[in-house]
Amino acid sequence: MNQKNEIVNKLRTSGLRPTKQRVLIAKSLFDSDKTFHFTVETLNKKINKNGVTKVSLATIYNTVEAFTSAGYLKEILTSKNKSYYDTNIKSHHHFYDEGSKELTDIRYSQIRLSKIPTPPKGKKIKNLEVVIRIQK
Amino acid sequence: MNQKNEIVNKLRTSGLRPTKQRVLIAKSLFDSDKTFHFTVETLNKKINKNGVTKVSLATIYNTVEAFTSAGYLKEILTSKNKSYYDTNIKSHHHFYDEGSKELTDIRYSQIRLSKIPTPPKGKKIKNLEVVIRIQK
DNA sequence: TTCTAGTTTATAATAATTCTAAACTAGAAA
DNA sequence: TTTCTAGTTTAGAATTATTATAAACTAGAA
Repeated sequence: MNQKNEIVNKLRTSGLRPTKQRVLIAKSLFDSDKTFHFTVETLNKKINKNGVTKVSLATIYNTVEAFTSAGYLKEILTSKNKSYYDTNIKSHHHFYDEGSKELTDIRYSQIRLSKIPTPPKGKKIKNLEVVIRIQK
Repeated sequence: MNQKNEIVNKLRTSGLRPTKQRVLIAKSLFDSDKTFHFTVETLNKKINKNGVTKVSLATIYNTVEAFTSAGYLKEILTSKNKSYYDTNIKSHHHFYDEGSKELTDIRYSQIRLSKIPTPPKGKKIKNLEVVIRIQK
């Protein structure tokens, strides 16, 4: 599948029609080899550069939310009152620097768990994340 | 040390004078055998029951913040835009139920890590938390 | 008991997010 | 190709959590 179709496909499977605005958002998120972390605020700055509004904030919120529930983005756990997202949806872990408040990826293979609890009755484990808080 | 002095001591070592309001907050937090999770909102409801205001919201925010930096409370990692705290400051982990959005403690001994990455240069590991997301 | 630095509080300000309703458009059907 | 409508976008208002402000109050040293 080419890049264009890939994006249209992600939108469709997230339950979204591929409009101009949504395609722009999807490109900003998925048109890169590297994965990255972002907030709605930083994504908005990236899309609506130099004071030129191409997509409204409301649409960015809605689209990010849809991609997240479809599993194309992962919400990151932090202790801040702002939502952080990761375009890397593979299982992996994070360093959280308490000084700079920055998140860094830790590859899955860098951490190994030798004992995991059984989940409460009727529940299944969806995902497991380790956050290592670091400081100077 | 008795309960009263314990509380005064926690306040003093958090850099706070033991005023009537702060002692009330500290009692709500530490006068129980069981540890628990809370938000400023739930703590406020617990303290200012039945529409009777005993302590202002601002003081609750300030005091919780001071206890947190002093290490008497731990901020919990979530994907929500609200601060969650834990009166259990011992190293432990959490189940996070994506359906009900509830957090449950996992005892430290229930999880064992057999491989941990080295932190970036000049940084030390302060704390390590595992969050296991569960769903139906 | 006095006095002042520290404290409390109601209220305003700010920040992130969600809601609303009117104008617009993708794309199925004619 | 054109028409039509359900879905979409948007600016701005509303809501929610948090932080700031500044005037009235008080713990506790002297």
